[in-house]
Amino acid sequence: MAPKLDTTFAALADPTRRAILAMLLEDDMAVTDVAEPFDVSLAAISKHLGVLTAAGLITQEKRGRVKWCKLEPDAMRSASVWMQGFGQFEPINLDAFERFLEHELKEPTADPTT
Amino acid sequence: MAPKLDTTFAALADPTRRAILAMLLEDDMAVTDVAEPFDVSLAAISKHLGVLTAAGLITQEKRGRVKWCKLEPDAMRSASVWMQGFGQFEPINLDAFERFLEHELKEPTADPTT
DNA sequence: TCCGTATTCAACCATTCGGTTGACCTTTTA
DNA sequence: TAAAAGGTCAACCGAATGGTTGAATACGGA
Repeated sequence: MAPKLDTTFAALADPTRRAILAMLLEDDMAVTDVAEPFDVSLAAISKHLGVLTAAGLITQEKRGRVKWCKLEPDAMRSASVWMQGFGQFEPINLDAFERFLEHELKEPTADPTT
Repeated sequence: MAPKLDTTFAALADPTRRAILAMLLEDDMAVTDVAEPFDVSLAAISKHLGVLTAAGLITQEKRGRVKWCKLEPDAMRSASVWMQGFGQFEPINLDAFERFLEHELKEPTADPTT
């Protein structure tokens, strides 16, 4: 089922959930591992994952006692297409991203915490 | 000011507000005319327009006693870019895009472009 | 079998959200 | 100048949201 725009945008409106999606860009993760970097309870993260699942942005598969979370980027497609209708936003080569790159080149990341 | 992803996505999560944006794609409109096709009070629409303005998705200019609403599609750019990052995984850009995400994660409220 | 790990559930709480109504301000028009 | 039109404001309401805590469920391993 194609997720409704309502659900998709609402799911993406929360910074914690966007951060989770970004993490899942790296690799599939177990719920506990998803929760680790955040300063909220595991139950709270579990709820966020429920929202993301309801929006179709991730899927969860239980293997043993561990539930694995997998990114489903296709769920963003309809929302992305909707936005594209308001202007030609080139995928990567955009202002915001370019400004970031520029900014990053000027100030190379010397972040010991990474 | 560059709109926060939080605000942008939250603004887009409401069907009435998305419909308003779609209407404004045609032409600039007065508040009363924006409200006309909807089955809610004028005050409710006024609030929606406030949310859209706060998100930078529209601007409002008062001429005489009429307040004109104008679409500002550029406000969708950063959100669009963010989503596009999940859609196309070009190896060249992926690395930089992930740092972009990191950057947004670290400074959720701060505006680096200001 | 008993324990620990992984995760959700249930109840609760404060805040936000989308909506209403009625009063109010401003500008145009009769 | 009085009335009407265009919008916003303030107070209120019910539902949804994001968070908490503690109990409950489901496996895996010793």
